[in-house]
Amino acid sequence: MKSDQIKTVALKYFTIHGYEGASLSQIAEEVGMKKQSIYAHFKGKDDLFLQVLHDAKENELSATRQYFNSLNSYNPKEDLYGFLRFVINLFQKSEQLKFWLRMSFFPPAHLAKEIEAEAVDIDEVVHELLENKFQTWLDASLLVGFSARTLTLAFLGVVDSIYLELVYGNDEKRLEEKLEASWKIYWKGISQR
Amino acid sequence: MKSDQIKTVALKYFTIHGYEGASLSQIAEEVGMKKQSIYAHFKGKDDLFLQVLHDAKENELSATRQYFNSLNSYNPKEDLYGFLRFVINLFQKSEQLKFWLRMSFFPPAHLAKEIEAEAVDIDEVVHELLENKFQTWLDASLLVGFSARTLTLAFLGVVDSIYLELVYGNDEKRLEEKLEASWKIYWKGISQR
DNA sequence: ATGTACCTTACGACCGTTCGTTAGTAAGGG
DNA sequence: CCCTTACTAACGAACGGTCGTAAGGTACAT
Repeated sequence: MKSDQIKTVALKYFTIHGYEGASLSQIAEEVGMKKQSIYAHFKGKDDLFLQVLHDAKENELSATRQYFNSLNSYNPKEDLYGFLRFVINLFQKSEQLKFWLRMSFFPPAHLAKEIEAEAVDIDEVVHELLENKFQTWLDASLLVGFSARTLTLAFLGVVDSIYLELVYGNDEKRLEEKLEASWKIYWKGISQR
Repeated sequence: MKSDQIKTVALKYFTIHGYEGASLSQIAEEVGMKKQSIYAHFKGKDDLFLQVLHDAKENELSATRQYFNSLNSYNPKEDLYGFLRFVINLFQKSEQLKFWLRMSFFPPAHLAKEIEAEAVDIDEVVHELLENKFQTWLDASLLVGFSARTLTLAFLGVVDSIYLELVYGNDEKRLEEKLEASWKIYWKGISQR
């Protein structure tokens, strides 16, 4: 499908150069067509962008849901650490997560409303999935001492720091070291009684 | 000074719209001049950008150094939490930190090298200031159980998560809640023996 | 005091280029 | 026959940047 090919290349350019810096002619050239031909597949730059955005969101959401479905529910240490590994893997496997992060943090002004709506949506889903997991662990007394909400928010903080390191992302060794440090102290903080 | 005024407005536009999305004519209009007049103060867009970048870096560096100089050295809990508060305050007081974060994570491609050099510089300074502090606390047995490096990296992770929340930044209440959760668990993790 | 030279700052006009977008048209498949 | 896809051609608008020029201030010699 040509339109998928266009979206793939567009994702790359939006990710590297941002919305304003990505030009249709460059995208078209990499696909192997003239920029006017893009208009046979999309209404315009905004339409292309929003479709790329929507796809990225859908993929991230379904991948996240899939990870949570694969958990055994009774090993918080393994499942939480696994989620961090899952995030890193997801980021490195496709450009969609990096695109997503760029656009949700620094959206093009005239599309900020639409982007924020999608961002809030995905945010709430992940938060809920995590908090429910924490609650089951609390109910089973596998964790104690903090509310499910506090555990979730702090864990999302660890995820955020991984995101930043990935986006910054030239130094694989640094990422590993930072992940291990954050995780070690987070786990010690929540596992001790 | 007119050139300072230009830099202030430019900082705002670079922060909101990115390098490519910020136009000299818009900046000039807000300053109250024509875009050609900007060339009486700067060699071009790149020059203006790099000067704004340099100023932002200098200010952030000196503010950070100032904070560390004000510490009493023997109250890790207060000093560390104070640093998180300091970061939040710094972010909200000026646009420079947000500008800095945007440009170090998503630099314009043709200036990536220069930006990265400055970013690495500031990064190393902050890291060193923090790790030295942790080492003095370890030497005084105010903390135990982790290396200064691990403590530093994990704490920088907490700072990162604050950065993200600030950049994302529409929800003050969420920021507070997340800060408290991350801090509570981080402190528990490093203070317990 | 006055004229002269120079520098800074600003502006109108305009450069070439690229932007996103539209119109018209031809080829090909169902 | 129509619908999709791709093309050439061209559009107005905006981009960053360069000209020449003019106003204002300062410095200095006359």
